[in-house]
Amino acid sequence: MTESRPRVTAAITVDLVVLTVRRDRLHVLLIERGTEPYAGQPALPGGFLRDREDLLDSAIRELREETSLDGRRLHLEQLGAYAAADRDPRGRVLTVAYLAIAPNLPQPSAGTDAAGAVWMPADRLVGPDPVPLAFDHAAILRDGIERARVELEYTTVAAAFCKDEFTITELRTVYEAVWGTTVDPRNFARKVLTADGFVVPTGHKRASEMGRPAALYRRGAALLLNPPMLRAQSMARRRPSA
Amino acid sequence: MTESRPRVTAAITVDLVVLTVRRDRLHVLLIERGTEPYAGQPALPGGFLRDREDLLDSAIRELREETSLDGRRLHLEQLGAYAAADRDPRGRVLTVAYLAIAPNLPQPSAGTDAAGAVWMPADRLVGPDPVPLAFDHAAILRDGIERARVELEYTTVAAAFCKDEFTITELRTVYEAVWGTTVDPRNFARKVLTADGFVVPTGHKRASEMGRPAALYRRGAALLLNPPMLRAQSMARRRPSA
DNA sequence: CGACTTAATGTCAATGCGACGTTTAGTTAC
DNA sequence: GTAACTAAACGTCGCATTGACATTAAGTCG
Repeated sequence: MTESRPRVTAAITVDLVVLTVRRDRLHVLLIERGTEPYAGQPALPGGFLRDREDLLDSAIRELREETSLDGRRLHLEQLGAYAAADRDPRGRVLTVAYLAIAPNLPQPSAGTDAAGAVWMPADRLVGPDPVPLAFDHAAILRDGIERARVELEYTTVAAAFCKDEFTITELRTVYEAVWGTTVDPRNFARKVLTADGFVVPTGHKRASEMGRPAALYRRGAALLLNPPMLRAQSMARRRPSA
Repeated sequence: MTESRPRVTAAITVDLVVLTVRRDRLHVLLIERGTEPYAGQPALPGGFLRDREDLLDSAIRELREETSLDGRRLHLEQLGAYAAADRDPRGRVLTVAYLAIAPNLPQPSAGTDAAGAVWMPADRLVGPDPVPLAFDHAAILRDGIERARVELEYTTVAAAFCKDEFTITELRTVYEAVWGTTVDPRNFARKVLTADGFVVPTGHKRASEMGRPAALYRRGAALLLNPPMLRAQSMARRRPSA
């Protein structure tokens, strides 16, 4: 750190990959850009870091400003930094991406400050013929979704997709939506209920429209799921050559 | 991203947590700072991002310049961004930390460009009465070591601590050094050898000074270890309240 | 050759998990 | 009211994996 070669100063932005499960499908929160570059195009919510602000505070503020979500009550973790020299036509902009996981909120996230915010099904962004996103947001989104998929295996974050009280079936549909697979209901319930501290029973029941009413649970104290819940051999990623 | 409020531009640095195992103990590569601030104090190797350089390229360059290690042959992954407003007395500096894992190299990493680079035992930095590091490097280092510990459970990176050819016992000492525990040699060998693509036998043997010669292996194509090798119930981290 | 050292292979019980069957507690149709 | 229907909850069985520990194999040294 001693050389006086051409150093770079960059503008810093914080961008958010906000995930939720709606109608049994994974959705991503997008905004429509109001200004150039990429005006009118969908993008991840985010914005410039303020004067004496730290990264996490900035993520929480952006979340409130652009989507009227309360980031202090959401699962929020840093995803990574993206700084390719040409990722923003305005000049050098480094962005720090955060992954947020939200329960399926009653508000369709419109009408408020978050005028342009919409929930987009994830498969319209990562599947074939995807909706193009501004900047390198498509790559950031892919990284965010992949992170969520992995964390469902090894941690208890799945509960962050649910409201305060939830049924085992609701928790299972989170796994199915994020992984894009089906999960056996009986084995899933056994795994979740015997895992220490994943969920705790509340004693309440939810009267459903049909069938036997389901018991309600709240999320437990455990952060890690040990042993993990592994996806059916996820095409175990391999190194390029070697 | 539309408001024209007080934006921040920051200098960008890339810092490296370089880990290796020497004499059965985890070590961290540190440099001695030559200039203010924190002149003379140990710090993580790193430096300012250059003009049109991307983050990973910068990490590889710093690694070569400050430690004469070839980052293209090392395991190198992004750890995270650190941007607390007061983390650098010179002003706003955002750093992107990288985790590098190196085999125990014959060169004691001195005499070359890397004059001031030394391998420091990790327990002198994270244990009681730790050697103080410049900036927030102590926190970054803790995050790096924790990341390495977790990745040993779920991935095959442990082999990145070893030279091209290695014995099962050498691989096991990596786990023991990084985790700070003992691992049963027989169960460990069974796990590693039956795991698909973790190690591949080379057919060679290493004549040791004493005892039966050990078979040599090269690292396999698998990146993930599935099912993972879990540490003995690692005090399963829990959430603050709830 | 026998003592010693480390590697490699083996045994066995307990646990976890995938695949699937059965019972329970509600609602709706007649 | 009762039968049909639906979804939740609980149970069974065999296999794979694991932890704990014993035994055999292949070298060196005295």
